[in-house]
Amino acid sequence: MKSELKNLVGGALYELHISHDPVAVVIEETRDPRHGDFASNIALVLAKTAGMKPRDLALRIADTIESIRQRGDFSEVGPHIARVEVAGPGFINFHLAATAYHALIPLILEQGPNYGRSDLGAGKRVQVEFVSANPTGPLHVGHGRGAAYGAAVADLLAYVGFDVHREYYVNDAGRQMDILGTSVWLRYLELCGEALEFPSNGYKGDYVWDIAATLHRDHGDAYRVDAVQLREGLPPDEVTPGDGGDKEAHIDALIVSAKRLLGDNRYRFVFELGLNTILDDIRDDLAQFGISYQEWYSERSLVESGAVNRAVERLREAGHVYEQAGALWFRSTAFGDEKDRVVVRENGQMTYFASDIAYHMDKLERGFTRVIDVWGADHHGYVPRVKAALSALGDDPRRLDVLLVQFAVLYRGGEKVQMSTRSGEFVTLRELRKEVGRDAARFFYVMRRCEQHMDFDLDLAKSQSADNPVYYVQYAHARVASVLQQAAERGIALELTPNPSNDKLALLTEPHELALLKTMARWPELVEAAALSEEPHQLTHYLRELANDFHTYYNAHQFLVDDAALRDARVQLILAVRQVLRNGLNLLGVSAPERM
RNA sequence: GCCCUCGUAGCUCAGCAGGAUAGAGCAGCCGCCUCCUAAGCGGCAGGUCGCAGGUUCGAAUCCUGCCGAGGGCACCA
Repeated sequence: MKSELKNLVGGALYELHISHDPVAVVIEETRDPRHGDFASNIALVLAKTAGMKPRDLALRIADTIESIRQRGDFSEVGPHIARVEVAGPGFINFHLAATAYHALIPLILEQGPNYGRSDLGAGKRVQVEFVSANPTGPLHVGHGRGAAYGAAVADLLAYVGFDVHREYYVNDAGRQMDILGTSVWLRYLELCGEALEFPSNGYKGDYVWDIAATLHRDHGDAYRVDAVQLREGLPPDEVTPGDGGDKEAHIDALIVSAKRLLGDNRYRFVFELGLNTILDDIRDDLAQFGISYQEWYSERSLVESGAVNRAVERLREAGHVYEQAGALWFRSTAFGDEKDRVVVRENGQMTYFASDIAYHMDKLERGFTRVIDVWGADHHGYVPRVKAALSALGDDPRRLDVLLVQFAVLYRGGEKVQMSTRSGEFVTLRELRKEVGRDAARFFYVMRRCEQHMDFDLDLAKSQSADNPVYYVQYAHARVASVLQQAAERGIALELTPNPSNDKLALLTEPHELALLKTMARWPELVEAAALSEEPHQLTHYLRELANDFHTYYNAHQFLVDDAALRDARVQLILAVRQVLRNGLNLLGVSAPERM
């Protein structure tokens, strides 16, 4: 409707010989119903160049639109306009006829789950990489926001016609993984009866004990070594701050000892057991959160295939690296970064940044027209260097879009909950789902813009979950089902599909009904806007509004009235509402219950 | 110190490629179930859109500078 009106205004300007940029013709929904359904500020914009007062220009445009309508041109929109008015400083307001909206009902019911879908993306391949948490422990509530957000963005883009590839980058090659493997092994030694001091930098969560217990149960003492042997020559740990120990050096030495005492094969086995157990847990967790991926991309595979070396070589060939103090540096300052970055350390090890360059290079080589990374906001300093690397490699950094999701700060009993994966003090995503449910969690997480800090009050979510907006929306959906149920119980025969040969829908003239129709008419363009701007929160706000329109209508009017024609029309209307609610909830991974 | 994000009602947030009287949910107060689920609806009250300039017919929205909050500034991952 908007674009048709735009064409109409453009046509009027053409007839008036007023030159203008077609892009400048903006039609927007009015906030105040007294201003009609749609309004254009074009007269205000063009007044100066046309050398006229805005109001006079607006009147001329409105007159021209009127004569166009009377000639019968622009027939797709003309008949649906009730009247055109000029108001305020020179706004042109369009009041639509109810017929314009009645036609929406058969359209929605016919298109069903596809109402709102489009081919805007034209099948272009887009990759969305999200969560990608290190597999060193279960997902916690911070990851949950990235998960819900990334999934919603991916689903939105798919809905408007992009070919979306969802990917999880598995950091299975770094030092943190060695720390995890070593932590598992140390716990295992404790289960074998060895006495040892657990390193302060080790992973202390209960899940580490669980993995160690599996190892002990299935393999007995096969991985046991004498703890005295293990302690030999280790630099002291830092048990309390300032005691002279070095917890980083200590844990690194422990890893070296573990590898030496176990040998490659046995070390690898423990490492893999830890990795796979946790990765399986993460997969399962996300699946239960309604999230699935096309690919779990292994960092190790990138290292082993030589892709990381190739990436560094490409940078070298392009002349963007140099050696200093034994390390190899990427001159990222030449591409807008604030300082240069190390890609190969003095000890010969590749940095994490080096594999990240290789990974992003690989993403673009795989032919995605656009790559979206969903990162925690604490990684924002990382964006310039990754983009710098893409520029250095001759790629267009604009193809990479990084969405920084602020952390959700948890509150319990009015106190901020401190979290640390290392110490094992955190609320897991699984616990959150158990407490507030998948639906509430998915909805709640995407209610805010990603760059907005989020306060997540656990007590509120637990004790007053009925206040959560998700129930409000779901309740509207359930109420429609309830009306149908009632009709069945009372033995009322309903015409559920609009029949073109009667015009029952014309009976829908109540302001509440037109308001609902108007809201539903916005759905397709809202989905497009939400998808293109990567803002799923627009969906939650829209759904709340639609549910509100419905609940208001529900309270003001009876649907199952005696007048059969009106009854059918109203039922058809609320069936359309149900469909739009479903489509929206479905996009967010939230269920649409028939009964609550 | 430098960089990023955010400052809108008591609280949590929408609105921001400029547009007509700044919106919603909680919390507060007042009403509404012989009727399709009251997990609902209606109403009242509540704001110098952090502050100060600038751009313009018009600024919560764009620009500059301050102030405040959070985060980031490793040969860690």
